[in-house]
Amino acid sequence: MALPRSGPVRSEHARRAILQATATLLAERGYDHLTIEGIAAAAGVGKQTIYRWWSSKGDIIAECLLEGMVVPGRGELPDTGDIRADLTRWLRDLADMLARDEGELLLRSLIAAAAEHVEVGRRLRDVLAGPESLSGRLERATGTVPNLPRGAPVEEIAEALIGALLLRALSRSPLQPADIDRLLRAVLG
Amino acid sequence: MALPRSGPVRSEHARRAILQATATLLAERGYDHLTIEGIAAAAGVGKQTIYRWWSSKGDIIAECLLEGMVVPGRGELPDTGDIRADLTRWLRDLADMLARDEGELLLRSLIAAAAEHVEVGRRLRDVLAGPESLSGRLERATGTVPNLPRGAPVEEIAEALIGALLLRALSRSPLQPADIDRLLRAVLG
Amino acid sequence: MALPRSGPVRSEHARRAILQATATLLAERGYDHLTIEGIAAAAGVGKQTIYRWWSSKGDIIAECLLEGMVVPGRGELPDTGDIRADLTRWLRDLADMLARDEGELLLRSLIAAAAEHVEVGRRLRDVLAGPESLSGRLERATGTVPNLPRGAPVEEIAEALIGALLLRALSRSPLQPADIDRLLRAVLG
Amino acid sequence: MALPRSGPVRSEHARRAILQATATLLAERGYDHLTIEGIAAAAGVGKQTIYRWWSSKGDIIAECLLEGMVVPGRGELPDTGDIRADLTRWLRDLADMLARDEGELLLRSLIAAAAEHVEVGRRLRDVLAGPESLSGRLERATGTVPNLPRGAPVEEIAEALIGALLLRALSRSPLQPADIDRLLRAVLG
DNA sequence: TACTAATCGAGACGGTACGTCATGTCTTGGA
DNA sequence: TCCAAGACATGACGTACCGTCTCGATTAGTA
Repeated sequence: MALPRSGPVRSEHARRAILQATATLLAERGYDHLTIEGIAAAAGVGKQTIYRWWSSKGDIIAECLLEGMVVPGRGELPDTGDIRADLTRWLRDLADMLARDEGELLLRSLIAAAAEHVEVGRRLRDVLAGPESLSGRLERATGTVPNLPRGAPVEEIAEALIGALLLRALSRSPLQPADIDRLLRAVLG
Repeated sequence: MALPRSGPVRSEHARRAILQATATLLAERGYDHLTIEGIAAAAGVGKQTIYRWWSSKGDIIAECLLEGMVVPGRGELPDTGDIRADLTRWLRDLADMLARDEGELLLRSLIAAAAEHVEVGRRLRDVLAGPESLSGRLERATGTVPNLPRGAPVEEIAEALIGALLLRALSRSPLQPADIDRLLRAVLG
Repeated sequence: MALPRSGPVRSEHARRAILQATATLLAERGYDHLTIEGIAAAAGVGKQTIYRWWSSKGDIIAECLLEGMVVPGRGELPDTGDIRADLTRWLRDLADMLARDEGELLLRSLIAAAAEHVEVGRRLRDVLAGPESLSGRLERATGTVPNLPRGAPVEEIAEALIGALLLRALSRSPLQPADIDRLLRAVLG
Repeated sequence: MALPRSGPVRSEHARRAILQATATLLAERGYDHLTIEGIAAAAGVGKQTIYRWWSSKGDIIAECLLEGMVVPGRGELPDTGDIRADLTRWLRDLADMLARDEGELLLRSLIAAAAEHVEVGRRLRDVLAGPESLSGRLERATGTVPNLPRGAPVEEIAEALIGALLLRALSRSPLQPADIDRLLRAVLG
């Protein structure tokens, strides 16, 4: 497998190396220690190659989010028909991930990036609470349980759940299983 | 018997100038453009005077939060007895504030600071959702409405509301009056 | 005429601007008021460009000496065949230069730099008393006058003359014409 | 032994501690690493006590020179009647001292101080080459040897000898015994 | 005897400069 | 035309000292 060096067309190899390095460094060092020079060095790439295609750190992170390179839990929301049980399991898995390794650091890094960069904010919301994820699952569940009738404000329910998660990450109070139960009681009655 | 402490004493004037400059610059320029040198210059103070008493930008911001110098909405949560009406009004006022001036920039700056600095995170949660603010108001309202019985998970309800607000700030989707109604329907039934 | 900007090779334009600024500031402000930041500002250059190529103020001054940018009297030692007359004229010119303008400040600055930096010390001695300057002229004169026979310790004679000059600069007692005559009598009999 | 603490009269204890600390630090760390704060700390003294009585580092060093606290060789110039032998021995002792320990660092520190501070310059010259030291000894020897007749320029001879010594210290070329012989040949014929 | 006034150790203050790190722009030479 | 490499001007970092300024304690001389 040849390693492409340069030429008149954009190097996909360089692009992926940059995104991969960004995702790795973001999880390992945190957003405030993430530097363009560090990304370039880790990716084995010249700085100019980064600036040619992206305009800022946030821009790269936004693309990482699009490619699903930073949030591992994407799309794993189960669908057994029992919406409360599914949400319980999903939130517990998320909480476990945050409690382990660099999970919380990564989430806080994404929040910091979102706070500075528009597109990261939008995509972070979409990935975590958007129609292809949480709010879509909720929409499909409307009408199956008393507390989630047709026409329920699924977008806001999703935002409330994810927002509570973020707030817990910011205040460094990990969600315990009992907290998750109470949280679901709060938004699903 | 008091032990005599020799040497000059800390300048309260310098301390307040630094906190004030930090609060002002944070709202005006945002967290990522907030620099220690900028604070020192705006406060008319030497850098060393800052480093002598605080260890980082986050440390100063945390003290600003303690002193109530950055969050304008503190304590204004009304209490008319009608919890839903009170929350509606309070959230509308907050949303108005965010929509105006540098409100959203300030909130995103606080989120960025919280993402990097432990103490900012804790205090931001306390100021916005804590027992002396939102969750306390909710606790007092338990039992007065069907959807908020005694023993309701008020902490989680508060976190869900505030979390949704933060997520909207991050995704730059200002809360409209209709959104607020739906959000309250989501958490209060 | 194009002004060279930057690139992957060292900028000769920046190098010369730095040396020139150093020589100028050294003569104008003195060694103790010479700062890297001042040099950078006067040369229109970033500090890092200085630190990339030199390790200290002394290092830059040593290079200035190599390029002949600080000691104006270099190589002007006359050679009429009459060594005593030549030395008298040369020393008088030097003394005049020191008495004028910033001459003495410059010499004291070079001494201060030499006292701290090895290479400046060596090069200062070479420029003032070395074989390509004073001691060389003396060597060529051996055998032409009774008091300077072949095998005379020309190196030490040169060092004694220049050393006396430095000591006078340090004690702020400018060499008068009569002093020069006595000094030459001391070392040439 | 009572340690005097404070009162309305100047503390001789503090004065001597400051001079001693200055002399010690000058020999140990060199002039450029000598700081007022370092002196105060080493002397166990407040900064203001230094600034109350001296105006600068050079001022303290000048007083150290007056008190004979830095130049150990003072007054040891022997007088056996044989001026050349006496000078040879004296210069060899000086050269030995410079070669040992921090001797050269101390001399270069004094030169650096002299280059910046008028009074240090004057006193350094007096201590090393002045009438109470070298030039006085030379004056008394006039008429005893053919090469040092009455009326010989003893001041200039002394300056030439000491100047050569300083220049060697600056160029880090220690005087060897053979160098000393040649130097004496240069100035005494 | 008490008071006054100068001095002491200590150290906070507004600053300047340090040497380092990262920014975003530019240029080189190779593919 | 793109790439890796890296020099450039800029600007912020956190540290070390500068010289000035209190602070409370100490103590010699005056009241």
